[in-house]
Amino acid sequence: MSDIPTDISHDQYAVRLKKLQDLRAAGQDPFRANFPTTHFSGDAIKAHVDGQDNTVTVGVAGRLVVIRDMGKSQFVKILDQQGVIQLYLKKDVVGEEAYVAFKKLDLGDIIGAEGTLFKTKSGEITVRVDRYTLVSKALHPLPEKWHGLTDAEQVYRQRYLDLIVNEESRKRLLLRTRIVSYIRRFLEDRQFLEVETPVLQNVAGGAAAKPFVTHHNALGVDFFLRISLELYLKRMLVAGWDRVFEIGRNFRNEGISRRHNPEFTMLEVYQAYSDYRGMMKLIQDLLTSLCRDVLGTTEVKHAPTGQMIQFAGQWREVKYKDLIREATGDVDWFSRSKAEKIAKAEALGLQVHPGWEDFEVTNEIFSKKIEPTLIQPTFVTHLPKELCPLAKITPDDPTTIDVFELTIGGMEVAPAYSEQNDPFVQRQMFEAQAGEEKQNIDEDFLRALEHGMPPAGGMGVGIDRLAILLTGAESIRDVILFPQLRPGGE
RNA sequence: GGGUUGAUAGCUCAAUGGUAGAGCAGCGUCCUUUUAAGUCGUUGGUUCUGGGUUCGAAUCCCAGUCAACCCA
Repeated sequence: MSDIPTDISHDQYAVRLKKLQDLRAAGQDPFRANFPTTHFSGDAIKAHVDGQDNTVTVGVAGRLVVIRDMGKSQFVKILDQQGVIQLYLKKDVVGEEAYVAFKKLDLGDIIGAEGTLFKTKSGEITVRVDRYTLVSKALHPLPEKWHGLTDAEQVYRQRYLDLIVNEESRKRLLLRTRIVSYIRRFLEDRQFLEVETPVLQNVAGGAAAKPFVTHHNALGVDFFLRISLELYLKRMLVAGWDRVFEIGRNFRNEGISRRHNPEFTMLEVYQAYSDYRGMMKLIQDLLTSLCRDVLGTTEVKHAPTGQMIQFAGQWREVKYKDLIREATGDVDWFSRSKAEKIAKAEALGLQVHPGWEDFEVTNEIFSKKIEPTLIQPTFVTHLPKELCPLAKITPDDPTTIDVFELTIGGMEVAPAYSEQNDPFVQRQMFEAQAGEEKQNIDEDFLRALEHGMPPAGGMGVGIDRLAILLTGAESIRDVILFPQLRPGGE
């Protein structure tokens, strides 16, 4: 170290940079182009034959996350996609030169190794290394091994570090990937076709939300980022693709909270000749088998209350109006005047905005007083028609629509409709909702309906919320790899 | 948008208005089956930023940045 002009021993970046330069000076590439492997860590561990040490040869690669230097031998651990595997290096096996070079490696470096599998005294399957290679040098130190990375801001901004050092994050986000993967398989098995529809749209329809605006230079026009998938998937029903789905990103230019990220993932499913009741069966089958497949159980702990959510068995089904009557203790609630409803809502401790319509006052009671109490999977059916302009009117009650909202863990997880396919009714509903803002009506969609859309059941599933439920996460940020934060920070 | 809390070494955290410390990591030793390995020694600070109060500020006050939580 005498050739270093100043003491850099405290500066971990400088120490690592010096090692990197020394490697280059010695003609070695600290960032190799490839490394052939035979196994991931978990598969290698499974490949060991009990009682037959050093008979199976494996090539593994990963990031150094533990180094235990024993003098003339080293126990280290590397991390890959499947987890961690231990390597054991002996000076007299790898040779003097390679052993000395190994001692210069740092936590965080990515290495590849070849060797044979054996079981240590304490029973850990380990690779006895014959040869190893530094594959990629790491210039920054890893966060602390025991506590990991806990600073929420760094966890989100530098998710890659979180995923390296925090096993819980790794498991949780891997589970999300498995959830999405299972949903695809489930739907494809039932002949649903996955399609991709535009993110850039002239009219951002299918939901009530503020869109993001962007600009196309060559066309010289502004586009909206989609706020839902609905209207394009229904065009596909018109096209004759009878079962379609899309798992895609929606964008809503609204607040950020524990439950809301500006971009979030929705599954939307449409099945021609079905209706909202068909969707009930579909979602129940999907979620029950999803739990079995990715969790291995149909009982999931609801993190905020500690209750066990039961995904197996018949789910509760209850009408919206009955829930409201129960919560208000008023069987004649829906014939009360607006003033009476407001008085009652305020008596329940709710803040009511002066400009609200009747149904908005009622829905405030639903979302604040009822929804949070619906922990077990519950189909809330027959919502007031004002809440969604895209569903069929209930035949025996013109004030409600043939829909359900599936609520689990106090969160709306999946709304589903008997989809409106009457272009005249659809236009009326759009116009009633748009009010003065007629330019927000998707005329192209209405024209598609005029060509004839088969009756259909349609459903949206909030993938992020589902992931929150199934992983026991506290925040949507914990199930999104790179949640949106204000630019800046570090 | 409003309120509350927070930001100290690479990481995790201490420090009553009076010399900024510890563990891990790093650096230098010892150690050929370790499990947060152990052992001896040791380096490392714009206390988020900018003002202010004070003999003296990580600590008190003001403004700002970012984050978390609650509310809208």
